[in-house]
Amino acid sequence: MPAPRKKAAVPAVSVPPSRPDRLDTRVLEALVGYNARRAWLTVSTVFAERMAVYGLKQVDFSVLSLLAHNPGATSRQLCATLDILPPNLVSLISAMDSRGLIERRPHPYDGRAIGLYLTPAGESLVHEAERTVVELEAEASAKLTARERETLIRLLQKIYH
Amino acid sequence: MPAPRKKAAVPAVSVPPSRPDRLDTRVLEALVGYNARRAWLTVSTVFAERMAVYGLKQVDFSVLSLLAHNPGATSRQLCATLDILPPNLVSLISAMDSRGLIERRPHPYDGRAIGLYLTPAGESLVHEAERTVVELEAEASAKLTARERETLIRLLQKIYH
DNA sequence: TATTGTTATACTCTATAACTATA
DNA sequence: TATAGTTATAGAGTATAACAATA
Repeated sequence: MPAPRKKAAVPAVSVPPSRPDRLDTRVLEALVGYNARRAWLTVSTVFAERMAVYGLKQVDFSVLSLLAHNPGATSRQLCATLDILPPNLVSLISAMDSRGLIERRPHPYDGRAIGLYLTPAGESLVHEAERTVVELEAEASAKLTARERETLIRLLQKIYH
Repeated sequence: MPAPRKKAAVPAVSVPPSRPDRLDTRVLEALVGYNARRAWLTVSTVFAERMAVYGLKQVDFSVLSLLAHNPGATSRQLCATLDILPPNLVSLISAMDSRGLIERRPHPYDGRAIGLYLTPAGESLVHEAERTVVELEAEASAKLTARERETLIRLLQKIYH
């Protein structure tokens, strides 16, 4: 807390007379959900700008990065891991296939499944993209020390793990 | 970090043979953006369930809570504070007006602006909703100590402030 | 000329139902 | 019967352009 100002007996007065552009957000800012969303929004804005160069959206990057470290993963696995629904992954995968970033190979022993693999072009792109993401993350969390950043990530994971 | 396992020389082997439902997400989980989004998603799911009782979405709650502590705030101020675009607030405000939760009064000295105020019904609803949100937040962050929760919020704010 | 609130509209994201082919 | 991938489609969320009234 920046200054335990005794709650200032919240003025029963209306806002208009002074009308500062800053509203009292103390209640919302006491919520994990609100703060997590705002922080994500900030980071994701920078993310979107930097990734536009590669023609990648956030979910595209997630998929490519997962495939880089999990070659042969299936759509179903990607959906389960990233918490997205199968129908919404189809066009995404199909587009990256058309771009020559990934390729689909029939699964060795399950005729229904399709293994997804990065092409050399995909490998190369994801390698550059991952480097940019690391840079961008460092900028976005520039106000945090390395130790604070680790703590932040650890605590966030405690929420959703 | 749970165990600095020397990166295990990431198996160049494909996934299919074993095919565990858990993919290697270490790269993504090292990113603030990814973790903030996942954590928010978790909290917001619980939030949506609990707030459905009151017929409120997250943004509705934010607006009502802001009006509770900033009576007479204008649409423009709500938009600036919550980072939403004016056209997208219109139907939202209008719906809450129809529900009798808020009322619009002409601004005392700016004929363009409209001051927004909670009705008694709105006050009552937001009071109950805020109590439920506090409960829900406690549940969602049950794996954190009170001190960790404070730290988490403080660090998230450092990202977006 | 700039700002508040508004309409209309488009685009993206997310969700549901139903189909096919394999298991 | 259940699962992987797919199609079509609906709904929610977010974005831009343009306008009237007021400053």
